[in-house]
Amino acid sequence: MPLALKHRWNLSFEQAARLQVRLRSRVRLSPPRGAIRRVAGADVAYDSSGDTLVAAVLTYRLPGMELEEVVTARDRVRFPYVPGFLSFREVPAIVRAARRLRAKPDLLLCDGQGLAHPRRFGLACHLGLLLDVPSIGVAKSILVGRCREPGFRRGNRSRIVHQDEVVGWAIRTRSGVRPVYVSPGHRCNLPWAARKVLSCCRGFRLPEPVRQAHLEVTRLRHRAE
DNA sequence: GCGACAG
DNA sequence: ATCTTGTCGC
Repeated sequence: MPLALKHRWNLSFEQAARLQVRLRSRVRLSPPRGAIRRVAGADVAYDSSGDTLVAAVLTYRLPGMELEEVVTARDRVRFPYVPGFLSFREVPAIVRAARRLRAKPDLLLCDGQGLAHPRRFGLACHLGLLLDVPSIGVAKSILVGRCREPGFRRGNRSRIVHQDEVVGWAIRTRSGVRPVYVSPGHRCNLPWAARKVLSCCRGFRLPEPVRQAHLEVTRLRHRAE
């Protein structure tokens, strides 16, 4: 899969923040019209020394959720972890892996925030924009904003509000389990994103593509230490 | 200045 | 994220 947009990565925090603001204007919020037949999940892991990261992107066919492709890539860590700048640390490796996909996915589920970000440009937005693929941020905790505890049952949700804006939803993807924090990445809106995340869950808290991507990078990390 | 803070 | 064992609950 070719990337639709490219830019340099060795930036100062100030330059990175300015880039986020500039790229934010390119994010689109209209959801895809047709059915989603191929959904991807991406995740990253670090080796114990912390200077290498491994990324994996897995694609599945819908509606049956059959595994189609598994691509991976290794890369050197080039950016520190600073809240609000996670994509500058993880996206390069994920892009390296994604470029090896033979077939472009119709949707990409990312481990992190989308619009629920201080400058409305989380990892999911960044990745969706560079690859020009509809994307959704599925985070395990909140970066910015506040929300009430959603109801106990699967499907229950509550708004994540930041600076008087609804930037995402806390969604119970499985009854009685901690919610996930969903926000649009690129080329989709919140209701559509929430529906897709719920439909991609297979009995676990995290949607299957991201859950399996996480297992994959964890295996890769152990296999090389 | 004091906390909060995706992975 | 990573460092780490057992343990409570369905």
